[in-house]
Amino acid sequence: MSYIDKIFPNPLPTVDEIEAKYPRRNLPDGAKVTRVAPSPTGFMHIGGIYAALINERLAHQSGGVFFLRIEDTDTKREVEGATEVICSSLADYDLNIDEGFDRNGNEIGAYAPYRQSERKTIYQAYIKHMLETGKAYPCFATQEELEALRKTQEASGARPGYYGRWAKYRDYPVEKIEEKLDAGIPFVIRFKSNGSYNNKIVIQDGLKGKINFPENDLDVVIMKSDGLPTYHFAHVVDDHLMGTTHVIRGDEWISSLPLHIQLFKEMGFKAPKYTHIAPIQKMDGDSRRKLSKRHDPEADVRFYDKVGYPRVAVIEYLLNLVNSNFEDWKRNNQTKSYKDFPVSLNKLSPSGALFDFVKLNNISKEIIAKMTTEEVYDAVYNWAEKNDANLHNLMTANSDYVKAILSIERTGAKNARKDIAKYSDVSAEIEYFFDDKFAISDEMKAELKSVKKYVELVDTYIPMFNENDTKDEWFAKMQKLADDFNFAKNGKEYKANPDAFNGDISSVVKVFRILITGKTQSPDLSEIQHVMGKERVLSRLNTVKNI
RNA sequence: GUCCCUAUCGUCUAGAGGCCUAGGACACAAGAUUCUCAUUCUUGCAACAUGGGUUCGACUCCCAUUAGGGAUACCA
Repeated sequence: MSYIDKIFPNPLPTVDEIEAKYPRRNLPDGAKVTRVAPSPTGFMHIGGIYAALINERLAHQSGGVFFLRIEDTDTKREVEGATEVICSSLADYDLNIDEGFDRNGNEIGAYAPYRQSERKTIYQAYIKHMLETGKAYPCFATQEELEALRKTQEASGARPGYYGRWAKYRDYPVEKIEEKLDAGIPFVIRFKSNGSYNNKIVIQDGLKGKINFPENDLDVVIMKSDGLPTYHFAHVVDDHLMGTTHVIRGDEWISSLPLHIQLFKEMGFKAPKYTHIAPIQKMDGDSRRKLSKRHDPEADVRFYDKVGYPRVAVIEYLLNLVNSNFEDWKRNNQTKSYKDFPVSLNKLSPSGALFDFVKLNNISKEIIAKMTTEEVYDAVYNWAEKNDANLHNLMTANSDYVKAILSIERTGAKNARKDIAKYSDVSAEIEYFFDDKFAISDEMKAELKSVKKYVELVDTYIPMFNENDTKDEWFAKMQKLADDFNFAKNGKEYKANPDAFNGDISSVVKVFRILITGKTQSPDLSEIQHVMGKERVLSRLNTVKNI
């Protein structure tokens, strides 16, 4: 019984059997196979959506395949329910996977399993093969030994790491290996690198171009003592078997490239094309840093849902970071879906972008302004159902009224208002239409009283009020009122001769605006009166006596 | 320490040696529009990190410096 059989006492499939089970994909020329491969360690990071978006677009616009693989080889870091969150987040953002797990976590696709923890025998079969071909070996070094090794290396000025002459178990005699194995001493399997640190290699990256590296000479761990592979090994085996043509991932992986390329080569696999993208960052004091899972609520994609950004706004914002010509394209293709925009890898910026909420708001306002009343209503309703019980109840009980409110300066308007960036803004925009929420603050009362003759203005208007007035008819009445009570027609006239007037027309309108809305700023007052109806408007106007 | 990546307006960026008097978008400021706000329109503000090369010519190519970021794990 060889030491290899002691390492893997249970029968494993052969490498050939596995290769036969996962045949090469038969795809048209130019079709890209891409993937998103998150670890289930918590929520879905906005950077994960960003990477997924690039991968998804590239695959689908080329007629290829986009799949999801769950990288759960680190059992210690796994968080329960994280896979479900990943699947539903991808589905929510319309990043449709062809293989992997659907919204409900059902596995789909011919290259299953797509969860690395379930691929253990596959990895082990390849590890076994590597042991047999002398490209890997067991290593019995303990954490303490490794720590000590690093210290000696640092003290002597040597490059730290497990390589070359420092690799104690690299050429360990078979008898001794068997001895340790028999004694039940824990071990890992290391890759036996044939690289030399003095050799320079050049690797082509889809974004950064040619990158020079020293060749990898580290004997990295490919199988941990728990029998599961490390990222490096799993990546190579999986992306080979699953036929990935393009790996687009975060640039924290750049420094592992020499290793990955070497592994592909040593295992006789064709390496995919690599592109390393910069992370989304935020300002922290006066330096930038990557959006952090622990410190930044906006790192979690669910944050955007909670606040009520339309998902397509988030996607379009991200797309804008992916290819900055997206916004020009969008302006010229207003009716098209973002999915018609050709994403190109070489237009990606090599440096990381700061997440800009102001820009997101702008994009979101633009999108919401283009929606019909019915669409806004439904979107807000669905949002409120999960995130704002009060608003949800209000909408349920008064759906027609709320629709009428939402259609102000929207239905039939040349340019719809852009004052809603997120659904959580809506509550404040519609509250004053409801009598139980409506109030005139002391501040507003003072503002109202500052207008001369305010009581007379209101008293004169009340008998003239007609709920069917058009905007022009209503405004003509305001002008008449201004005229009758000696208010200037416009600001200019008033400013030219302030002592001659009681104020200008804006003060006249302000009186009514405050009485009707409780605010000095609101959408078009004539439309508001239409929506509120005669009874409500008159009852509010009549409160002028109590101010 | 070593290796690698990055560097244009406040932000996202365009820029492939002469199209650059450095363009666009967001933001900001001013003005215009039948009232306020939101729109819309017009105008404005504002950048090639520094120092060396190469070249007739450099934002663009090369080198150094500086500053950010990443890697250096039985984490991904």
